[in-house]
Amino acid sequence: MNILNNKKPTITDVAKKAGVSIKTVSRVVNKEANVSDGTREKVQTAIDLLNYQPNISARQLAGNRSFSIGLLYENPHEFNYMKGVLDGVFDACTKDGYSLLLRPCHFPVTALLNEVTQFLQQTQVDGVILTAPLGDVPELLDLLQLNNTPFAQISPSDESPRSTWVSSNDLGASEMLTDYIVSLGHRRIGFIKGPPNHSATNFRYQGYRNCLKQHGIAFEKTLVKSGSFDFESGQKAARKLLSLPTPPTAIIASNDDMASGVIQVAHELGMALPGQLSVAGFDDTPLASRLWPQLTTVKQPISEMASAVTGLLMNDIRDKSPNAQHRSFEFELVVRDSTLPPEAFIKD
Amino acid sequence: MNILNNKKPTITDVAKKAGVSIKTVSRVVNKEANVSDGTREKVQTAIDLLNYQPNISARQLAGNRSFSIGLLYENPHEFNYMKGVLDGVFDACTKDGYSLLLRPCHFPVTALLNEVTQFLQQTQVDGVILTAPLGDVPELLDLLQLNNTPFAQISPSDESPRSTWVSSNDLGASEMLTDYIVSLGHRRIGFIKGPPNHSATNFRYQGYRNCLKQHGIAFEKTLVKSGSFDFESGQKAARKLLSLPTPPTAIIASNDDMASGVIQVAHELGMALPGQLSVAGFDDTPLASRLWPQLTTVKQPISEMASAVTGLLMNDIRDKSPNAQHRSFEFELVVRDSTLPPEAFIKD
DNA sequence: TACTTTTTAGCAAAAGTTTTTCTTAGGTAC
DNA sequence: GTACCTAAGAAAAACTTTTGCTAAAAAGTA
Repeated sequence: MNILNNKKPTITDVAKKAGVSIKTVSRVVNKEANVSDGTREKVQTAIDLLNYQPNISARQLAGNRSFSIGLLYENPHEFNYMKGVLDGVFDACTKDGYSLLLRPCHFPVTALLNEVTQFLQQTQVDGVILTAPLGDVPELLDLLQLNNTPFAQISPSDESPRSTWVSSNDLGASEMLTDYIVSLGHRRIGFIKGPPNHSATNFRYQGYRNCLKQHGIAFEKTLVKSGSFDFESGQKAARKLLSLPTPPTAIIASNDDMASGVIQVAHELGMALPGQLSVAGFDDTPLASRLWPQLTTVKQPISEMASAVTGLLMNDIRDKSPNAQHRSFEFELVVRDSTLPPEAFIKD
Repeated sequence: MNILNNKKPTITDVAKKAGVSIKTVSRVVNKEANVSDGTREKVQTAIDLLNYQPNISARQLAGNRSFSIGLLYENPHEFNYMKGVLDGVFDACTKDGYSLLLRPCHFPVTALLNEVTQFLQQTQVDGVILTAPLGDVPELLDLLQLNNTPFAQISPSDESPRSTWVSSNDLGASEMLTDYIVSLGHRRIGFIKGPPNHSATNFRYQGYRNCLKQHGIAFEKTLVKSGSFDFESGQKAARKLLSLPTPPTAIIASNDDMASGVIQVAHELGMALPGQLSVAGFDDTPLASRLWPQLTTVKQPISEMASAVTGLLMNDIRDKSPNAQHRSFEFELVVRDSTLPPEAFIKD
């Protein structure tokens, strides 16, 4: 209950207790060099004894560091994704004694730039983490760079980004998923793309096309529809696909929410699932296992990625190293009940 | 791009520009009294001209305020609820120039207290917002009170809480929903309770019982099962309920996620929905409209509540007023496709 | 031993605001 | 004329830490 003392101990108190100068205490606290082991230990015990916690604002004022980082996100279609990100980022933050400031952002770009400018001025965070699709706004990156704010990105679409970043192998994941669908015997496979400003959109689409090519399946433009990562757009795309003269026997949606729209529409049309139509998604959100039938999808380790990128960002902050680091993560295929061989094959 | 100037303008610059003393600028910035309209305006234009932003850390250091508030939450079963909270809290924060710090918390209580203690020391937030079920941990409230940290609660189960709070009329909502189910003709209505440490649990259960009583329907203990607000517990409860000698014709789950578990199990058992079984939930999460059939549920204005409670908290911070304020919010019944009169009635 | 270098540690200033204490000038009320 | 209030300023202290400079102590070298 140290927190209850009328006066929080300051660096001066520690210095007095340890019988050294405050500069020396500062050196110990900041893990600087030029302190003998004996002195270091003496200071450390004084710190522990008094339960000394450096005053954040004083540190910030004097040292121009805030020991906090900002997490910038745009209103996400799928908030369970954000939960994963939050968990990971937060883990990494606490490990290093950083605080986490949240900042939801909003398009259009001009508004976004204002929001971020204000955020940076107000909070003076030591660095920021950008979640998709914010990493794809060059003006934002310009702003951060000119302002000398270190930043790191999760899944940017630009594969030679101007910062530290982590990514998941969306391309490979999509190839893997499509390959699985093909292996079930499907040849007419519908695909629902995501919105153009998301990095995942292109990779997932490319993976689909690559796979078709590998298997010598002719690509049909009519089997591809665009969506915006949400339920309604999934429904809309599904209605179009299923009213084709020769509808697909399987539909891959670029995320789970759109896939849930497909399933909803198929139910409405009275189709037997997965017998008459196989459906697959991306992300393995909680939604996937709540649908009927449960959704075959592909899972990325979001929390791990977020945790990793936060760690890398902190290195950047510490080292003031300008060389962008990178780590890539693999997906995992999660086969559930929404995918089966096409009906025609069953009847064989 | 003011942010790019080598030197940020300080209060001294503003004072010089406006031809007044820094004290007067301080008075204007902090909206204190004893400044004539003319002077106030003069200072304000100087501020705008220079795009002056008070240095947060200096303010914090000198004034012992941080202009940030903390949002404490426990790992939520339903993260879409948190999204609503976040949106609302954030809105209110920006409006008043506050920053938002996030802090996920973890049980057991001892760990939780440590986490919060550390959070308070490290961040020196001006106040915190507690989401359920954190408001129900008396030790936590003690800690905050002893530490003199203003706090406010969203939906505490204690109806005479020790702080400012907002609540939704869970009791009324539950009565309304149950009433609707009864009005469809159901008499054997199953109910799945939430976990005991959530305020909503009791209110929703009470509403169900009140309603049965009003309609003269005998209460049956076997028709009530306990869950923990998640999918799996909903499934488990549903399996028990549906294997009763005389199973219920409708099941009300205390939240949407458990309701989705019920629907999943009903599908597994090959039941026709909603013909053979009506299902209803609480919260109107995105999940509700993605299920098949789409879920009848009840919706609370989470964002509004969060926004309101944040505003009230800021008042408390400003006024240092110790008198707990309160606002209550109403639910709204959202009828979708998962509820119909019981089969027996249809056959009539 | 004498000189240089390295390591260890301290002093005092700086960071930008708020708070406090004193003052002054002008206005109003009685 | 006295008392009191309001608007505003000047100046300095306070908040706590970092940092540039400096000095003493220890270690290394010739």
